[in-house]
Amino acid sequence: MKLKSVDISKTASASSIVFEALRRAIIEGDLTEGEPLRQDEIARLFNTSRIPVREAISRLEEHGLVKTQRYKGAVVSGLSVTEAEEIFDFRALVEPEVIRRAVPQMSQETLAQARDSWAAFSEADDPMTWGELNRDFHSVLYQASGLQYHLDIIDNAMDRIDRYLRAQLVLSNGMERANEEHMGIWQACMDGNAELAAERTRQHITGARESLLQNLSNLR
Amino acid sequence: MKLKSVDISKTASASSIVFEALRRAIIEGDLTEGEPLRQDEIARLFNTSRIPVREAISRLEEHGLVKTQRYKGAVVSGLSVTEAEEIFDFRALVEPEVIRRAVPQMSQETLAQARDSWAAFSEADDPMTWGELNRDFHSVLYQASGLQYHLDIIDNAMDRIDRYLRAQLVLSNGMERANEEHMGIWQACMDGNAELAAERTRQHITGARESLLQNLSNLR
DNA sequence: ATATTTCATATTGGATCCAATTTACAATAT
DNA sequence: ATATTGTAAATTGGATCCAATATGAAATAT
Repeated sequence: MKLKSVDISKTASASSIVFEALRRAIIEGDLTEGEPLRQDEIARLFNTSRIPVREAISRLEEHGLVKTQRYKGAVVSGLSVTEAEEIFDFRALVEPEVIRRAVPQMSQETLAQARDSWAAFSEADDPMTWGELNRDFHSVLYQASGLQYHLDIIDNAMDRIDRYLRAQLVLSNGMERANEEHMGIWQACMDGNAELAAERTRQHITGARESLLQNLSNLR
Repeated sequence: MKLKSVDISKTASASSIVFEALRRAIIEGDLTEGEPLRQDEIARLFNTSRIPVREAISRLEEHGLVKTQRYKGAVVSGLSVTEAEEIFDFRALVEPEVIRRAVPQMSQETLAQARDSWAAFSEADDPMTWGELNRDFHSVLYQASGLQYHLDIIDNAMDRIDRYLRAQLVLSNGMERANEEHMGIWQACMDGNAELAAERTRQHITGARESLLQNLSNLR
């Protein structure tokens, strides 16, 4: 007898579903800085009890996406200018190294996938898919490195600044510049020039840093 | 009327207490790789119910210290050789940069504190306080940078390899070498030579990396 | 009017109970 | 003997209930 195997373990637990939903809502800006997360309300929204909600919230806290106070509950955490700067510095340190080590291992498929994300990105109009495709582009390239720990940590850093990045790239028309820079990075990868890809990635990040800080100081 | 203010919020929640206790137990090696964490058993140990235990476990999972499978429970996660290598690579990338930025901000007190940890370290005999003082030494120096995000991430990386580092530094008599290297790092900080401190930190880490990998391949 | 106190409500943290699933083992068949 | 099936115990995930604390508004005092 032969039967197609179906992965039944995909049926995620309630707490994971709530966790992912809240995570998305926060990084996409649907839940904004300071917004309180009422366990009861969220539980009702997901047709579940407060137990999985609390588990989700405690995991979000480990990710740095919410802050909780005993008996007071959780609020979506924001970023001070200093904290934002620091995360950009961190990315500017780690991501170039990751892509440097990824370049020698990039397959044709990796490069094709990245180009697809980049192409879709350059044509996207709304900031939401824009942000997603931007992340996809970099992520696909980084993944070739096989450095899972680094990838996880980069994801975490991105989770924290995603909102600000996107909001800010709508204001200043950084779309074109980001687009050009993506092309440059992709080309360097295509040429197998790891050092150049790293340097361009570094500039891509420090450029975004400066532009974000500019906007932040204008706003406040 | 004047009254001394006492911070009553320090009375931590049960889940935090369980989390910290389990975290310590794992990084200190009391709970070894693959060891299953039975919610009921842990709950009894801490005179509490399974709810806070589950919260603690889910937080530990975010930290990468345990792995859980639905309906099967959590086990202490180990490190493959590849993963250990990667974490050392990560540290060798991040920590030199942090100390480089910390040096210009180090106060007399910071340096004194670090020297105390180092002195105590060089005289410690049991591996447990050894590990703690080693971490203290580096941590005190890094903290002068004020880079909280970097510090948190370094802590997480240390949590994951702490066990292996310690176990391994008992075997090979790396104590003396670590001691010398600590002296070198401290001296560079004292001299305000940020680049040298960074370079010595990098060598300190890559040295530990090589020595650990040596031992791992000997063992298996 | 302002400040303080009281008290009801809302909210969180934790305990207990129930359902879903796994695991271990005995019973059965080949 | 080995493999398969059935079943009870163990274990986890989630729901409901209770206790501790915070919040906010009314009542009282200055």
